Amino acid sequence: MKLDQAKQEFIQSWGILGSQWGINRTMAQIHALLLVAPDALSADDVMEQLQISRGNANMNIRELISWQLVQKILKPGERKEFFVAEKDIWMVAMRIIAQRKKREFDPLLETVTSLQEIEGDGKNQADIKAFTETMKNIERFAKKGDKALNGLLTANENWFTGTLLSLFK
Amino acid sequence: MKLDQAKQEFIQSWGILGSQWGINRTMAQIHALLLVAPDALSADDVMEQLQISRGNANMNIRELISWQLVQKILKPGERKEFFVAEKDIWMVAMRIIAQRKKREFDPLLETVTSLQEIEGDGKNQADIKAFTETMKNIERFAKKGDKALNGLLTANENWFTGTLLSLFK
DNA sequence: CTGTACTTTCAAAATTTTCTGAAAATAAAA
DNA sequence: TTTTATTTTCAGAAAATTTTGAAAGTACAG
Repeated sequence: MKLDQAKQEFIQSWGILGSQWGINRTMAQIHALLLVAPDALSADDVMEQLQISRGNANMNIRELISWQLVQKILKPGERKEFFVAEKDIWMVAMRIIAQRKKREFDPLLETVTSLQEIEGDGKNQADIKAFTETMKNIERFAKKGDKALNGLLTANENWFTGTLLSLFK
Repeated sequence: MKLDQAKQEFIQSWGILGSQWGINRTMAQIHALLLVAPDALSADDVMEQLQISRGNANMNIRELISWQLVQKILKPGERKEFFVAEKDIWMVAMRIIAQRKKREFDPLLETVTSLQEIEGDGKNQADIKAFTETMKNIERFAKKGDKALNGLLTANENWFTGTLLSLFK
């Protein structure tokens, strides 16, 4: 297989993977493109290589920056902005985990916690008990996951590879 | 807050969470509804409570069954089918992890492995090297993740709570 | 068999998400 | 300041996804 063909295939796969995980396909493709680009690319480069509009490119690049997966680079003498992706896959994974935890996991935890205060009217005590138990179980599980994720986020790859992974043999 | 109101809120939150993770909102809502239902529900119950069509209910219930998150129950004497959700949150999480790993993670691993065989034409050796390195890094990381997930999937909640979590203090 | 109760399918409709492109905004250069 | 290069915004268009509902399929009961 030729290099350009392989890059194309990688960009497509990464895009599909992203879209299955609730991430805009184009955003994932731009990320893939920058991951395999030898140098920083401009918005125009991205537009041309992925055949997308300026607005689309701009919006998704900025989203990638807010996820801390891409950085803006200013080249001396150039007016254009250039972009590079975080190339360390461990860092990429940790940034994604951190974002999703903050945006989705933490709010869920708040919700299930708050839903445990139910007014009882005497008649449906058993039902209330059952519902509250379910919420408590989700909360307990989520708190454990929270702890594990926080641990992972403050760990580094060596620790993951060595200490943690050895537990799974 | 009243019980029914709390259930509604939980169903909505679970639905939003699902949709952010690439799971059909209705599928997540049906799952939530069954999670907080005291007894097994029929397709008609689901249709009525979520105000959705028969086709939609049928399709999403069957998808939940294929994810092993919901089970079909046959009540003696009744012709209708009834459905119950797996209520153990640990099991729910493991089933989801197992499905997604199989459907998305494993294929990615295959792709990045296969993309490492690039025809070199002498001129772009450095570029090929860089691309192959990136694929190798993703592969290495994915293999470690694979191992960790397999470990988690064969573990049980106690082990997670005790042994693993203690590492994160 | 025939009728009845229910489940499944799928084409078309509705909805949601994403993308475009031109106009407005910004900022550096002249 | 004015011109020019570049980025940002956002309303409408396009595309993708989800939902509907009626018809077809299945299977049990009589």
